[in-house]
Amino acid sequence: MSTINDVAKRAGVSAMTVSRVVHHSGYVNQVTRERVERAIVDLRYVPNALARSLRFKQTKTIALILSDITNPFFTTIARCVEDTASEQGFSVMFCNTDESVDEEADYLNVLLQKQVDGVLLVPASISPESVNRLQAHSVPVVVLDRRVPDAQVDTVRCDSETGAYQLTRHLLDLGHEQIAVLAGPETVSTSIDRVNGYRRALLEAGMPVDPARITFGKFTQTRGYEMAQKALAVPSRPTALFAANNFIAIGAYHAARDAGLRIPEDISIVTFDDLPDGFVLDPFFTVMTQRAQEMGKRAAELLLARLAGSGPAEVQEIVLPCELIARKSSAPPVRSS
Amino acid sequence: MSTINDVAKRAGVSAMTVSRVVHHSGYVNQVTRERVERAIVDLRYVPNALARSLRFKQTKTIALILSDITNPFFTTIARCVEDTASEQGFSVMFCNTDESVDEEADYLNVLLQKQVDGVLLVPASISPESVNRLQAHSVPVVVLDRRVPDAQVDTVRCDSETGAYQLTRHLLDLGHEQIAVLAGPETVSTSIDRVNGYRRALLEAGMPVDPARITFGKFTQTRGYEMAQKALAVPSRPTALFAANNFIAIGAYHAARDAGLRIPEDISIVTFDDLPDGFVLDPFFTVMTQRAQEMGKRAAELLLARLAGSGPAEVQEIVLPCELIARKSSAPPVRSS
DNA sequence: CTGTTAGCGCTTTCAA
DNA sequence: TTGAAAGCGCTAACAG
Repeated sequence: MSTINDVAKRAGVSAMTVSRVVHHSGYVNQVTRERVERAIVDLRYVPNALARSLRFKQTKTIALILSDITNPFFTTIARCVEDTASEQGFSVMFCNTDESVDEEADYLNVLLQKQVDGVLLVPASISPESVNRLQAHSVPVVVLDRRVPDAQVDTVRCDSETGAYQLTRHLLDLGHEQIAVLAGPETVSTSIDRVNGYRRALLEAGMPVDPARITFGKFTQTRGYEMAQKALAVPSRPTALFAANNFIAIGAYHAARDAGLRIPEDISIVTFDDLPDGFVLDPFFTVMTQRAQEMGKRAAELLLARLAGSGPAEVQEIVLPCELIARKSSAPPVRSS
Repeated sequence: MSTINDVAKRAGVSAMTVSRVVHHSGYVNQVTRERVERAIVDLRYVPNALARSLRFKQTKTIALILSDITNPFFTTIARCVEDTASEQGFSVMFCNTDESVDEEADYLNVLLQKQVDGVLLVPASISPESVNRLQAHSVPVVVLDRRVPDAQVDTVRCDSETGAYQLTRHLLDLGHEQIAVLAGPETVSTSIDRVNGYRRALLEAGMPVDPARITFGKFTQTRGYEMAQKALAVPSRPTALFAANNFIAIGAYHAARDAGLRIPEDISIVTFDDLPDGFVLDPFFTVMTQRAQEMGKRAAELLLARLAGSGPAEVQEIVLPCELIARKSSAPPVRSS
């Protein structure tokens, strides 16, 4: 690994001159420049970005902290984030927290030490702790997908409350009266908002909200399976399940099937998050889709704008609409009367 | 952002003492230690990893270069890589090349400058250039998923040739005699190996290998669609399509459907890569699965072992077996006789 | 047009 | 048990 000094020595100039050649800055005599360039090639010189960053206090690196990159929703976001970042010369580190606040805190430590320029955060909880920590260290953050109500922070997310409201309305309109919700962790804003949207739809329709029909758990298949199993095991079985995300829905699907239920004849299932185009040959689930691509892109752009000092003056809260796609997993309930 | 010197000043000690406290190294008087610790907390001191790395020539960061993290096969790998790396205190940067050799080279430059400790590479081509470049700079590399025949480099991949052979055999055993292959880029070893496996199966069965039945393209849905369209448009239509990966298969599926063909009645489709468990409610494709998880884990472990200096002496080539899962997309051809 | 000095934040080495 | 000096690789600011 040759350094700028090695190059300087070989070219018979000072390190400063090499620096100028490398960065095309300031005046350098044509002949000198060529000598330096030859030395650079000869020595396979690659500038050390660490040294540069140490001076400039700029690493040209951002971090993306999310729960699980394996979830196609987050995969899509990650892809768009990386595209946007690399276009502007930034690298992206990614971290999977699995919704663990502790993991998140650990990652934050590492990232702070590594001096990342900014962070895109899908927070594991509504608590403002992580955001506060970053802000205390003057590291720009953009919160993605979720709300952190007690922090003044840029946020890019979809409108979960309204989405959930509409998804529930869809079921109500079909004639369902017994709808169970299978949500994610109670500490995550998307869970909360989706349950709230569900509540609002019921109340507005003048229907009772039965707390026993609401389950918080995790955004995973396994947990979705368990939650559905429980929800289906009650005396007056619900006629519809509202899954708070795609993984829960898949778990619920299998639970329903294993319980001998046909979908949608015996039970309807609706969910948030669609699978990317084409993954599924014959899309089945009625879903409330979120614009994952746009979220990733806009969040990254906002963060990069902040880093460039060109962002808007006020804290931004960008809330994108969701869209209902009715498919085969929902249908009117079969009246038992 | 307070520095070690700020802490030292506040605690009335030297920077060295602070360093010793932070890293629990060397002797520090209990009373002094406590004073320093208080100062650290008061100032919210976070050690600057850049400065440390500059001295140690170790960034505790690795890079994962792949074609497209959006492909579930690579998503799975990425997840396992990050898990393994973070367990050992390493961060992961990820880069999407979209199979572009130029993109790959650009990323390599950035990563070299950023002094990543090691690289996991899914190379965009069989050419040894990228590997050579990294090795010339003494950056350990592990090649993932693909071969780089002309380089001496650790590799973790699946046995594409044998997998393709078996997948083709599967079709031959069903009675197919007109099988078209839809492959990825001709510069990627997995494309080449899969076409070779196909060839071997045909030859071994004493069947002619018709070059017109072999198409190279890209590992994408769109391209899969186009390739299938062409393959189906010939006078003696094939009775089976062998897609070299999941995305191509999905494209091919739609092309076949759009051409009014039923699958598998009118045409069989088989492919490499399965979708992760549960993504698909009712798995349809006959696939040759690759152990993505194991690949990611083992590649990361191997790289980390190299970084720790504890790796095996020889260059490793780890080749994992593939597994055939016969499902609904393949069936015996309908004899037109 | 080119070079020198100093310092980014940290730690190794040696001395006290 | 603690500290001072020197240097990792780079560049801003100034001098020549």
